[in-house]
Amino acid sequence: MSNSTEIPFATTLLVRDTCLCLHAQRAARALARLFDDALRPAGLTNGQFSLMMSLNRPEPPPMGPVAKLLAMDQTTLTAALKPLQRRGWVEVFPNPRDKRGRLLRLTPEGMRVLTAALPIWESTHAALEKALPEGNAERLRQDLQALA
Amino acid sequence: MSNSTEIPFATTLLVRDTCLCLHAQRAARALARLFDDALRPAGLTNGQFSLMMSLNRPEPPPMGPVAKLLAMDQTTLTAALKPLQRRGWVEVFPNPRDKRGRLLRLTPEGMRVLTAALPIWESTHAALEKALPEGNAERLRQDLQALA
DNA sequence: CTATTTTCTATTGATATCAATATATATAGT
DNA sequence: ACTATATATATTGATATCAATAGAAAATAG
Repeated sequence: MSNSTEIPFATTLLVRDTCLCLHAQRAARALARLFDDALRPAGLTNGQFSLMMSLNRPEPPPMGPVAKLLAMDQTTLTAALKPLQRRGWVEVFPNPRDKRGRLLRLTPEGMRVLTAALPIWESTHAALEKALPEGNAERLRQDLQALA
Repeated sequence: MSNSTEIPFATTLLVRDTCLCLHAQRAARALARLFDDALRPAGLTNGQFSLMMSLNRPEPPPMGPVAKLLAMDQTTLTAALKPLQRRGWVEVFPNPRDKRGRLLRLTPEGMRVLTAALPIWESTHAALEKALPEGNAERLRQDLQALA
């Protein structure tokens, strides 16, 4: 070996600049911080907000479909529900039509928390979209959807 | 109150379909799983691969700039380095020019692991790009970069 | 109708993520 | 030089993430 560097620096730069996974992780972290900061006064993180919002349905959904909707592992959902149950914002109860499963539902207090958080999401999201060039937000949503 | 649902279901659908943060988290999770699965035989996660690749430089970088490059909190970087140090793949040593700081460097063994992982990244990324419509990957990179 | 397979969820263990906080050193102001 | 401020990193505690695994019930095969 003539050199201790077995991977050219140019390759490192290529990976850094082209890796879609890295780009997605970076953007996800940055947006998470943005919304976490904004939602903090409401007592929610971005993930908790998305999860609780997805439970605002006519009928209480089972866990599997909710995990799929959020593109998260089912065990992640089980874990993510714990602090929300502990705070009395979400109820997990047996599915009478499938004894293996559980259904998820916002409590009245959870609905109040979510209702208080909604205007924060709206203003934060509006500001974010405004900061992007016209049309980029919609295009980005479609491109991201193709990955999940 | 005429109804226990204080947020219209249509609003839930709107948030679900338009939230850029949620879209980013979903895509990030999906891509993380894709690359984690592919890189598993190499003993690396997607994040560890990105971190180690970012250390392949002519000069060992300090922690701050590496955290910024990856758009992660500095405390996250400190934590993420732990398993890599434990495995002897990354060295953290004092910065002789700033006694507050530390510099990061791949070990020879770390370089071997990274070198073995590189072709996996290349084939996985090539397959991913191929699965996207022509031009979407580059556009997506640019759009994501604007967020981080 | 029984046996096998599949589906739904929980638990454990490892790592990732960040806020709050603390410490040490460097830098700037006077 | 002295003091105040800023910077670089570490630690703690809470939550998020997933693999591996396990248990129970439903669906399917025979």
